Amino acid sequence: MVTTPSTTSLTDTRRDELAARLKAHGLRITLPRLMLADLLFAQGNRHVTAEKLHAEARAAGLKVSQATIYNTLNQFSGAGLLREVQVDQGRSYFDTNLDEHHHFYVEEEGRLIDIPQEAIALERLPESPEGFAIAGVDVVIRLSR
Amino acid sequence: MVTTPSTTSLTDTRRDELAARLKAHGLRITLPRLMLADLLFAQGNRHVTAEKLHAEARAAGLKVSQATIYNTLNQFSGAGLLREVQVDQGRSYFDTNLDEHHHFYVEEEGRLIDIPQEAIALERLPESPEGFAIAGVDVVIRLSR
DNA sequence: CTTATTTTTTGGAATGATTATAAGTATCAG
DNA sequence: CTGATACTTATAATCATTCCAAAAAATAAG
Repeated sequence: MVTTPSTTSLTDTRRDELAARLKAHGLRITLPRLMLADLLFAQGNRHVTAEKLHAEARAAGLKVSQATIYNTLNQFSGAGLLREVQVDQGRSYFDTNLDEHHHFYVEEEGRLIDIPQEAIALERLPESPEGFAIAGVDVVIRLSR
Repeated sequence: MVTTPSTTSLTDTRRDELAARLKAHGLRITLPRLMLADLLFAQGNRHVTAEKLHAEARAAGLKVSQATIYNTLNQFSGAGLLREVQVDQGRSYFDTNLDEHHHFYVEEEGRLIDIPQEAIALERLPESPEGFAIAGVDVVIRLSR
C-alpha cells in the first residue's frame, strides 16, 4: 500500500506534523481530522465558521459530512487546538490564534481581525462578584465604514 | 367605556408615561407594546431574552404571540429603547440599560451583570483598519465559580 | 362617527445553525 | 490480528428566530 492515500494531498512530513499535534492533544488520528487540521492550520491565524470550513473541505476534494465538521470543530476547541469566538448571534467562529487577544469585527462582512493583547490597555478591571472568578476577558471592537 | 381595559393592570399614570415614551421614539401605542414596555422598564436595568419576556408576559396575563415578542424587542432596539447584547451563541439578550457600559457574563446561569463604563480603564485602543470607523466597543468578562 | 389607509398582531410555516441518534467504519492497544 | 472504543455519517430533531398571509387594531380622512 502506498503511504499517501489518494484522497489527500498531504506530504508525509506534513501529515506526521499534524498527527503529532492531534495526538499531543489526546485526539485520535483520522483522515478527516488530518485534512481539516491542514486546512485550519496551514495559513496562519484564521477565523472560520463551520459552513466556511465545510466548503473549503469539499473544494479540496474531501468528502466530509456537515456533522463531522461540527464534531471536529468542537473537539478541536475542547482539546485546545482552537478557540471559539462569540461575536455574531447565530453563527460561531473558530479562531486558530490561541494567544490571549481581542478582535475587530466587521459585521457587514462577517469578518474578524485579531488585535494583539498588548494593543489594548485594559488597566482597571472591576472586581468580580462574590464567589466568582474571571474566566476570560473578551474585547470586541465593532467596525463600520 | 372605562379607561382601564380589563386585560391590563396599568394605572392611568403609568400607561401615559409609557405611551409618551413609545411615542417619543416614533412607535405607535398598542396594548402589547405598553404591557411589554411595562414589564421591561418597571424594574430598573434588566437583561431579557425573548423567551423570558414571553414567559413573563403570559404570567402577567397578557396573551401575546412569540412573533410579537420578537417584533417588539427588535422594534424597541431599533428605536433606541433597548440595546441588544451579544454574549451567547444562540440566544440574544436585550438590555434596558442604554448607557455605554460593559458586562459580566455568568455562562452557567445565562446571567448578565452590568459593569459601568468607568469601571474599566480602556486606555490605549488600537487603530482601526483603513476605511473603517469604530462603531462600538464591547467588553465581556466571563465569570465562573 | 364611518369609512379608508396603514400598522400591528397572530398562528403557523419556514429558515439556519447546531446537536442528537443509530448504525456502520476506522483506530489503536494488547 | 482482533476486540473495545472512538469516529464518521446520514438523517432526524431541536432551538432561536424570521417570514407569511390574514385578521385585528390604530390612525387618518371625510
